[in-house]
Formats: sequence, structure tokens, C-alpha cells
Amino acid sequence: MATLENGGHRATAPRKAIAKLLEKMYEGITTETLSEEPPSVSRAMEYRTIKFFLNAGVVCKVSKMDGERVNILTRVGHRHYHSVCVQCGAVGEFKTATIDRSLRAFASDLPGQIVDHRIRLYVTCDYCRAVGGK
Amino acid sequence: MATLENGGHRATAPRKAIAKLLEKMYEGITTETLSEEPPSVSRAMEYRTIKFFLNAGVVCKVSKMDGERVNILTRVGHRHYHSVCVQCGAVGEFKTATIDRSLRAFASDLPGQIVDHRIRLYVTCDYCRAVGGK
DNA sequence: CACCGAGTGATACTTTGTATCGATACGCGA
DNA sequence: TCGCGTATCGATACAAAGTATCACTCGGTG
Repeated sequence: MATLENGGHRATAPRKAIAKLLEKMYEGITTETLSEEPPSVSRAMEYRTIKFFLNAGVVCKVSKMDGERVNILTRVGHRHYHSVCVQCGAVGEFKTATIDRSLRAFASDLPGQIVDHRIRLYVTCDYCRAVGGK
Repeated sequence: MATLENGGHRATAPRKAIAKLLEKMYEGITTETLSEEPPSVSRAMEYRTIKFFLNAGVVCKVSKMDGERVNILTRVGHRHYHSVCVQCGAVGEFKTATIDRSLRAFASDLPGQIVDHRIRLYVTCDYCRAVGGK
């Protein structure tokens, strides 16, 4: 929460409520989620708060396999990637030590100079594999 | 174009026009592009045709760095990745032989089983580097 | 207490995407 | 060639998603 209180911004009730929701929704939230779940805020606030969290770096947008984009809480630090369970939708974050080597490999296959990158993995998480029986 | 004529689908005038536009717009097109550029089709057709191309596998959706999603023509075969120039917006496709090794590395850092993945590189393309002077 | 800017809700409005419907255009068999 | 069913098309009505505006509230400060 301390992150929010920078530059004169306040950790207000709606923001704390939405942050709390973000914490427990591992599959991410959308404005639709916000209009259904308890911490009732005005429709305008749904968009405002999510946008606020986005450029505060508190949440990331992640694309599900079907193209839907949800907002998920950033739990780890700066450079990380997302894994999305194709069954339960839970989004995980991971880092990898080998990414630099991989990027060099990509770079050699490619004209131009890499300035940034996105990697996203679709997985079946351990829980779903255990439950789903496969 | 032959790709289109499967399952009783036709390569009609609007489709050919949009396909032609896709061929020359390396930065991808949106429905907005279609409403501005010549081959004038009804607004409903913009959406219909793009959706049609999408599940025909003729185009892919690619996210620009700012989050805008454009439709770009698929030029190479099945499994490929996109590079997006952050200056001119041109989208390139690339394959890489080393991806399997990289994925194994990711997999070892990650619980669950990888079923699919997306990789996207943001670059400054050779042309923009030459022109932009850096 | 007065002031001021951040934050909020309600609402109007714009943009984006979908559904519907009548009218055409094509491919194909009789 | 004629007739028919399906694929398409344009126009338009609708629905959904996102933004802009405005008046009002809340906290902190002098």
C-alpha cells in the first residue's frame, strides 16, 4: 500500500478495497469483476482506479488465451513475466535467469535492435493438473 | 488468396481489397484504418472481415507497446513471433531455432506445464535506426 | 476556520463492437 | 439456362466499453 502514497496520492477507501480484491483474485480482475464483486464503486471509478494502478505500476494487463485482457496485481519487482493457466485462469509471475541468453539468440535471428520484450506462457497449473486428473 | 477459398468461402471484392491493404501496411491495420483508407466497405464489414481473416489464420492480432492492438498479415507459416518497431510501428515476423531450449529453461523455473506461449519483441528496425541517426 | 487539491459519484457522451434484416451475388445441380 | 440455397453485403439498430464533465466531499495545512 505504501507504494500508493507517493506524489500526494492517497490510499483511499475505494483504492484499498480494489487493491484487496486484486490480492485475492489470482485470475485477475476487470471492470466487470468490479461491478459484480462487493466493494461497490461507481462505474467511472472502476476505470479511473485501474488506470491509476496501472501507471503506478501496481497492476499489469495480461492477455488470456482468448484475447480477454485482465488486470493482475504485480507481486514481484520490476522485470518479470506472466504465466496464465488455461483452465483456472490464475496468473503467475516468474523471473528467469536465462532470459538474457535467450534474447541474444533472438537478436541474432532478427534485424534491428531489441529495446523491450514480452513473454507470456500459457500453462496448466499444478493444481488444475492434480484436480483435472491429467 | 487461395487460402480463403476453403469450406465454401469466397474471395470477394471487399476481402481482396482488404487483403491487399494488409499486404502493404507493415504496421498493421485497424478498423479505423479501414474507414480512412480507400477500399470503402461498410463499418460492419470492417469487423466481419477482420474476424473472418482472424480465424482463417490469415491475420494475427499484435499489441503495440502502448497497448493498441492491430491486425497484421501472416506471411510466414505456423509458429512464429512478432517484432514491433517502436518508431515506425512496422511489424516483422521471425522464427527462431533456439526457442525450444529457451522454453525448457522457462519450464524449469516454473510450476505447471507449458501448453503454449507468446513472445513479442519491441525493436528499432534497421531503417529507423539509419534514418533516426541512432 | 478558510483554502486547496485529490478523490468521488452521477451522468452525459463518444467509441467500439455486435446483432438483425432485407437485398445481392455465386456456385451448382436439374 | 433456370432455380435454389448459402454466403455476403450494406444499413441500421443495439449493446458494451471507455471517457469527459461537473458539482460535491474529504484531508491536510497555515
